[in-house]
Amino acid sequence: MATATVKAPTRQRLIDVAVRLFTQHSFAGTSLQMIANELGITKAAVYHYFRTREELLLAVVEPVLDQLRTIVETAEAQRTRTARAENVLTGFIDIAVRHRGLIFVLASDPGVIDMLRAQQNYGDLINRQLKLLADVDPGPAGPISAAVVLAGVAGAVGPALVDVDENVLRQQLLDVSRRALGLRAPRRPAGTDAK
Amino acid sequence: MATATVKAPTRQRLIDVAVRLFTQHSFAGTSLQMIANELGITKAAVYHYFRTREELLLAVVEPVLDQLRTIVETAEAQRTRTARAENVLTGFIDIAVRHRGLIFVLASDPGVIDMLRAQQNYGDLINRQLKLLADVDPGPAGPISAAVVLAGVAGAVGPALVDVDENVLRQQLLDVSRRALGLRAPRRPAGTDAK
Amino acid sequence: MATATVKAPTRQRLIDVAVRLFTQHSFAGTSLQMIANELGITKAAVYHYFRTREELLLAVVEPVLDQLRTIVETAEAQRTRTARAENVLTGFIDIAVRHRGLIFVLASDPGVIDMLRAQQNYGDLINRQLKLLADVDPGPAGPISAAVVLAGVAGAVGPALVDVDENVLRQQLLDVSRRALGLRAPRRPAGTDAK
Amino acid sequence: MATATVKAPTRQRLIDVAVRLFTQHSFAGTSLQMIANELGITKAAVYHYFRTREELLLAVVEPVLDQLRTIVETAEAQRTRTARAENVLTGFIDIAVRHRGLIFVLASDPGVIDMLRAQQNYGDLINRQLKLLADVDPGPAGPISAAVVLAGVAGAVGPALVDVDENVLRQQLLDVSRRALGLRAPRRPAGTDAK
DNA sequence: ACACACGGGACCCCCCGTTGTT
DNA sequence: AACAACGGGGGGTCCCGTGTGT
Repeated sequence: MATATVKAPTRQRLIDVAVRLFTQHSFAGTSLQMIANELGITKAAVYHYFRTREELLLAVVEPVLDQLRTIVETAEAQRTRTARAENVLTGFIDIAVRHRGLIFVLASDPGVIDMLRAQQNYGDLINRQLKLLADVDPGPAGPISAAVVLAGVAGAVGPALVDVDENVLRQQLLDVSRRALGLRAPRRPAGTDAK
Repeated sequence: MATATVKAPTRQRLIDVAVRLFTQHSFAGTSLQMIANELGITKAAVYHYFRTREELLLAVVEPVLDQLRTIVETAEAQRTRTARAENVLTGFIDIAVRHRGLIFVLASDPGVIDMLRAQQNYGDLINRQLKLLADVDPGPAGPISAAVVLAGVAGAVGPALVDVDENVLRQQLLDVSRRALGLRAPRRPAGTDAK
Repeated sequence: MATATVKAPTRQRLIDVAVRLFTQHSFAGTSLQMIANELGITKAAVYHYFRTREELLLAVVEPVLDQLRTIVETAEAQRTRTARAENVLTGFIDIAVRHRGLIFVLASDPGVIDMLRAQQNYGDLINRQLKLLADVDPGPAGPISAAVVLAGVAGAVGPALVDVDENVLRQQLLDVSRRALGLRAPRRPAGTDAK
Repeated sequence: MATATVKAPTRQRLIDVAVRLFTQHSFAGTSLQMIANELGITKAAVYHYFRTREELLLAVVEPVLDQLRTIVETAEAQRTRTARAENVLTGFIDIAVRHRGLIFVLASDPGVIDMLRAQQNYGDLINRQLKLLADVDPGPAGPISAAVVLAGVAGAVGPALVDVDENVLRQQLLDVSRRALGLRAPRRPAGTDAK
């Protein structure tokens, strides 16, 4: 899947390298200079597109956050607890696999989380997501299992397993997560019967 | 319950606030000035105890890394795959619960990981730990489940669930992890014999 | 009553907002970006009219400086000392009242003064003006009274007294200045019977 | 009056050069680099004493503002209008003559005024001072004369008349100001021997 | 066992000015 | 007549580390 960096518009290229560098060095550890260097432009050119570091971060995370919001809302509309949990789980894993570095950063970088909590209703979104997963098991086990699954998925798509195939990863993440949450696999075998 | 900040030796207080600030702001986002301010001393005083920023980080992580190394070595000496996995799992969760903020940082902060990879054989240690967990399930599922469990535990002891009781947390983490890995609970109820 | 910003030519609107912003933030504290923003255009559009920041400043001050030069020259042609002083005084106050913000800047902003001294013979003009006023009282009192009057008038038309009517202001400034300089009011009541 | 820069503490030397440079280039036009260069130190050393530009500015103006406040309060306690006016006038002129550059900046630099209005009750102080002078002449003339006198004194102690002797300047400023305000010189020659 | 003073350097923001396009 | 894109550079802030003095 050659990411065709041939001639994407500069703004998008900025977002792409930003994600990569945030993943490699954390948000606080990534300077605009590093980002500019990666593209062979100057800091001033970056400033032309994003007037603050925060603005760049928001541009980076907004699309993914929007997808996540949609998933959570769709899931909340389901009728049974297990259906709701299945919905967020598959949706979240799908996003995580498609935006591997970004989800890792979103879930674990304190600098990012702080900034998002201030600007967006990020904390609220995460809590709703957690609740949907936690509800499959009432009692103390619920929230903890949910936290483990979310953090686990986010961590597993990080730099550690970069060379695992996307489809394999998606299927396996689904399996572990279901086991962890005590969810039975749905009747229709979901098709993606990876090897 | 602040662990007796009444009159601990300054060196230890430095390490403690360092962990807290690393958790809150990531390593790259925490300056020596912030640490010094938190204790009401000057930066120069910090330099009296640690000759460089890196040295402070090492002092912070070394005890935990030593414990982790011991656990991994003990586990590797076990005879069956499940015994080995059970061993690392219980040991790691115990450490994670007792050093909540620190494990979170150790597992997810790229700045910390980079520095440790350079100075210590950190990567090797993590890989051995992962392998012990991954071996319970041959095939592609093994490594992925192991990564999810480790990242999940590390994430769950982070800032999200600060107000969960330590013992409850430990037991629940064990349960989810076993389910995720497909480990049956051992005959002897494992008895939470934390020190 | 905003002087018909309805559809003045852009060039003039640029000059107007420039004066206002120079008054509010000083010359050094006013960027082309601020000026462009105020008009809802881009910086590049400003450069369409003025090739440099300095050129904009000159365009702003030139008309007023020309008027001032004319007044000084006219005054210098008068026969008596008091006539010369009366002439500059009324002329200067008239300009000051009609270009309130600008005179304030011209008289007190070091950045502006520096630039004008380099490009125009600004210092010379001011000195001639001062001399005409100073000559009414030989001895050390002359130059000092003249300086006080000029600075006083320039300061009084600044942001402090924005809401005073133009005609009242003109008349009162004339009165204080005459008292300060020890000038008797001329026989012909000068006409400007304010309000 | 050789200002004995031989070996004053760095902090005070910083304040002194700051005043001088603010006078020469306006506040917005003076960079910390310029200040540091003047003392042969680095910007970082300046930061050691003043963590923001604003902090430096406040340290510069605070002593003078305190003196001015004392004068205004003392004047307000007088019984007759003319006594009150005489009091502020002599007090203000004394401060102006002793801190020539600074008073010029305080009275005319918009950048400074903005910052002080935000942090201190600067506007209030100036208004009280103006009122004390304005009250000697009811009607529209009062406030305008007061504004002219204050701005005039502040402008006259600026860079224009640097080479006038301090005592001469003080006496002449008093004279012009009294004439401008219509104040008769007090019976006791006022003895300008301010400590 | 600390504080004071300072240097060197990096980072973010932002400014002035140029070029190319519409 | 106006904008989009960008370079070169400077300003303010702040960081890491050192030296010196108690």
